[in-house]
Amino acid sequence: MSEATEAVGLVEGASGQPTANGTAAGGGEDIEARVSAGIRQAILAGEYAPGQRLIEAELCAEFGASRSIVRVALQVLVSEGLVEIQRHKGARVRVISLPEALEIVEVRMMLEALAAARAAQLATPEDDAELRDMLAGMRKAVETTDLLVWRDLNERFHASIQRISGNGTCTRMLERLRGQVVRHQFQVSLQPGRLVVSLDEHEKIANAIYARDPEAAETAMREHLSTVGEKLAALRPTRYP
Amino acid sequence: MSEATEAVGLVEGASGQPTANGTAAGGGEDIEARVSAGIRQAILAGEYAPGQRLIEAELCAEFGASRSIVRVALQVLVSEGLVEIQRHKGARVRVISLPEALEIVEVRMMLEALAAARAAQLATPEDDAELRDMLAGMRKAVETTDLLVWRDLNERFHASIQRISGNGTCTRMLERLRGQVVRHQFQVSLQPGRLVVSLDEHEKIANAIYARDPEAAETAMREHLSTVGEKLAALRPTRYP
DNA sequence: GTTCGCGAGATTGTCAACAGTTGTCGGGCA
DNA sequence: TGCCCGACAACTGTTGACAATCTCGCGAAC
Repeated sequence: MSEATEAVGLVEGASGQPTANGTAAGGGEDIEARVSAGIRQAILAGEYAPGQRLIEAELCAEFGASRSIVRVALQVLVSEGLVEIQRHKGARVRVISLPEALEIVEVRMMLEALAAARAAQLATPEDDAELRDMLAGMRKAVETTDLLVWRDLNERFHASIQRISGNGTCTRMLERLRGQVVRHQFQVSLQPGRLVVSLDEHEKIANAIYARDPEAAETAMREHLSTVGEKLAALRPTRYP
Repeated sequence: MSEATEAVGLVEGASGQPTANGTAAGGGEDIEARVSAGIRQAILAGEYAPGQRLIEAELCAEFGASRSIVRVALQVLVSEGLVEIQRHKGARVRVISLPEALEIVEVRMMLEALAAARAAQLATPEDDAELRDMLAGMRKAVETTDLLVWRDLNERFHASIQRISGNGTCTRMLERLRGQVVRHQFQVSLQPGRLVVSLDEHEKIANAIYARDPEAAETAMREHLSTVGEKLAALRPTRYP
């Protein structure tokens, strides 16, 4: 499990562009990056609720930066789909409706399927081992019904596949999309019995990769996200407090 | 593959986000939008070559805006993947390498396949007519070897399918990706005999949509972009003057 | 001839202040 | 009471100035 964490960091394909989600980039150098990362994290953590207004002056105080900085940071988040800005009305945390979340899951389904197929072509024995470790952890998490650990491993499992796929463009787009639906998606894994089914689906994906069978990997991943979509669609629209 | 495609079928235009490429937004209101649209257009038109430095002061003079505006506009273009910024070193037009262009075509392949499948589920007779008109135009363009008309119709054909698909998220991502590879892709259609093959592929896609056959539409679209990718890979790396 | 140090100029990063727009609150009127 | 309207407050949009950093050419030392 421990090595797995390291691996995810090294994503670098043919892509000159830096990773979209600089969440981990807390370096004490670039103020703007620090601010945008901070706001992003707060949104993803639910600290700023969807629909909530993001007032520039408040963010300035919060992060100890000037308004120009905050302004650019907000623009970056707009491009990531986390924030929306209306002229003369300011910025708010973007509300992702259920139908829109379904759109996003559909897109993810295709991109993750691509990643899985490529991963099945390119995986090394070390990659196999990494996936195996994570699956072992996920199995344990299901047994103990530890949702937080499960969510973490789930994310890392998908991230590993994307890394193995070697397609940095695909990885970047998925990173961006993931940020928009974390909230909705967590609800799915709260449904009783969902974890066991999900674990099974993940194992199917991993087995296809071990077998270096791209088509099977693609199909398995598609089915996995397809069921996620179904479960999501079955949820009643939730209201945020 | 078939059930997977069906599952998430009922998605409709749920996207609150405006289109990413505000190219057409020449409204005399929002300065920042005007500037970013102008720079984007200049890049796409090849007026600013890949790798060229974009100096803020020059852009200010060019578009009659202040540096803050130009700065935000550049940030927007960074998020679209058209520009890259290095701290204290400024902005340059991003160079899309051939391997990266291949990555992008791969991603497009999956997303356009999704759009085609959904379009085959949702198309109306009016949509059919629209596609038929475009194909007629493309046929004529091939006969007269009019590359410019062909390129225009080709873009509109794909755009129509995306519109019909109703998945705004997918459409936005494709818009963004398209901007990054126009240059490379144009080279492909310059190859002798390519147009005839391409026309054939487009007709296959359209026929699957007329027949309301999502699987066939998806397959046809995948094959289409798959050959684009192959042709692209066969090109020798080009150097920009 | 080559390499290293070092200013001068160019360019970007950050900030505080000014201008413009939107929403709200309280008073006057039917 | 209910409605219109003007003034005020709260924000956002835009600008120009100042500080920090990089680049490039020049001269000196080896």
